Amino acid sequence: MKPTIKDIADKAGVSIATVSRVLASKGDSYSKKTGRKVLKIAKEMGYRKNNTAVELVKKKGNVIAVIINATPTNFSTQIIDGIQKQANSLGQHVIILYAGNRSPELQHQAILTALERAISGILLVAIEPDQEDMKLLEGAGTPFCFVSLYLEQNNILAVSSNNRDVAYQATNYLIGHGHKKIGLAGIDQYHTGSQRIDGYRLAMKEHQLDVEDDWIKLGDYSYASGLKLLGDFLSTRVTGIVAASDMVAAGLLNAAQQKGIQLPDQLSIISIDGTVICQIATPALTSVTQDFYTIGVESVNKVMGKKAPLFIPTHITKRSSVAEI
Amino acid sequence: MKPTIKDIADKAGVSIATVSRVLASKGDSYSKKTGRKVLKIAKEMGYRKNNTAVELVKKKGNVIAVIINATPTNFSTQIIDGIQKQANSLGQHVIILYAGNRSPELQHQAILTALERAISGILLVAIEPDQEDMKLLEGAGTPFCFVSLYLEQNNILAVSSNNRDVAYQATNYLIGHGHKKIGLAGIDQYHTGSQRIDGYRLAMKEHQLDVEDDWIKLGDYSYASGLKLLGDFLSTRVTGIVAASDMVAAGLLNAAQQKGIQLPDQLSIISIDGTVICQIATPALTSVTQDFYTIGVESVNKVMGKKAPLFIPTHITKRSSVAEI
DNA sequence: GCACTTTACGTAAACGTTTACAATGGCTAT
DNA sequence: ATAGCCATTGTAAACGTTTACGTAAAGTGC
Repeated sequence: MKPTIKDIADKAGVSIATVSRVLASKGDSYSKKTGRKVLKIAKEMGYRKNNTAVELVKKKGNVIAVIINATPTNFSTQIIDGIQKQANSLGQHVIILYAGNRSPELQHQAILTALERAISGILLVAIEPDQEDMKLLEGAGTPFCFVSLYLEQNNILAVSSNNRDVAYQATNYLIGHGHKKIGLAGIDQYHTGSQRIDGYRLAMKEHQLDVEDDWIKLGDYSYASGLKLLGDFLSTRVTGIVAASDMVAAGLLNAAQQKGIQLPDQLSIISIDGTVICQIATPALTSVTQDFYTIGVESVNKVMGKKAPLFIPTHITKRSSVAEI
Repeated sequence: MKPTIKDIADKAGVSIATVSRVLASKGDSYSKKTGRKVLKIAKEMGYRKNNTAVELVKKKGNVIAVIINATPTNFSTQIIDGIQKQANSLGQHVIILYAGNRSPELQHQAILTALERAISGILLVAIEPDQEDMKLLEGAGTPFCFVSLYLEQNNILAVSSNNRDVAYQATNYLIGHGHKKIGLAGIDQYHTGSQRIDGYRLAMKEHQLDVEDDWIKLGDYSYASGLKLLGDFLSTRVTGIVAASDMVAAGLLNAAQQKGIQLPDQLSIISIDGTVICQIATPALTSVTQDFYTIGVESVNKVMGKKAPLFIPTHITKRSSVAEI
């Protein structure tokens, strides 16, 4: 049996209250002598705090729950890195609940699991909530914050890149390189996707460029998506494509090369994300680069009630996948 | 205030024991009528079980803790996918504790966090334990299992690919294509690394090929590692390299291309892992492909006390990065 | 040496469940 | 009618902590 504070108390000849005080380092509420004795015995017995009991009585954990989708892109690592660092410096632990592959059911499950324990906040990374999820979250009284995704409601916490702006920047970059027929590939049909469509359309409109319906192709941000979508663009005569993620861009690129299309001369691609994938691909992918680490850091701040921005700035990283026309 | 079973009991005019029995669906220990009434009221009040309390009394959670390193390779997603699926089917939840970037301190922290709550098992994904970690784990009485890494002690649970065999296969593949001067790039200096060195040396020895010391280069499985290591190989005249991970392979490959070295004609690379990175790279990387999903599934089985193999089979996926000499 | 404050510690309640055991009442078999 | 049994429900202890409150002893100022 694992030792409890009661065991320590018995051995030390003090009450459990004193042991508790010592172990919680409650400043000056016990004598140095008692402190030393208790600490020594605790160590001898290999005592380890039972956090379950602590949480039960405190009704507040020191744990931030992060719910992530297994998005087929690889930026989550950076976000979690930021979350972890900042959580640590605020004395919080991090647990990650995995919501499967955009499965609404597993997603719901994950939120329930989070709510079923004493938690200081919930971070939803790239999670599109459905009606039921929202009801659950709002009814629970636990702070929650969307990460790398935002709804258009300002009473709901979120930290993300500005999707409208990201797509606007990407599209403008292509326009600046002389492209007039520009596609948008791989976005989803929910918030992020439609925000990016807005930015894309805005850039096109500002330059009096028409947008044809089949220049916008939905997908799921995955490599497979990109691979598939290139074929769909063949008939459209676009000269440049804004890819919804590095993975989509890589898919487009490789499919193009298989078809003998020269990159970037016959087709330019600009990617959104800017992870290491951009360097691995050949030619290296020019990207709108998101600062995922900072997104992670600020999301912790926000969910813990500190001041934090909604939008984290992005920038364009020039590589070799966009040609001047 | 969140409603508790006591609130439900009051409203329903029954005792908390009955409510508990109904909510836990304890078969036939209550009447259908009471069951319906309690369930209805619970729903009305938006009751949600407090798992903290449950765990405290049961002293056993239904949670598997997964500790992962932010390995700069991307296979963890697949492992976790497998873990998640199998855990689900065994009625277990999964929480993931992030051990930072091979930081011994954070790693220790993560193990402590896991042990501080009632948990059914600990899965350590690609974690190299140090002395202290092992003492902690062994002393805790909680089952634990290494995943995608194994020590050479058969009383310690693990599920992994056979590293010796993986390196042996990879090396043999290059030898089979006529290579005689073969490097090994990016392995670590711990268990996995030395197991792979063994396999590599064995294959070379079986074909009466000498191994020069500077054909083996240590690294950390990252893209940056690969990028850097290519330079170190320049003076060695190896014609083929076994890369310790897809990321290392991608780094080697891109560095080579920057130096104007033709792949695969002037340099062949075979990668270990076989994730999507192999397809993204150009030329596509031939790999020893690991079955990460199954590794995840079986690690859950093992840590839950079911029968499960130590080694999960691998296979070679032929792509375009190895040339015949 | 008195009143008062401070220090150090103990007592016991509380957190929200589960569950062993007891109690009740109705039913069955004789 | 009686004993016995079963189904259903209640009572209360237990899980391992924290903490409000109380109290005894020691210290302080006069």
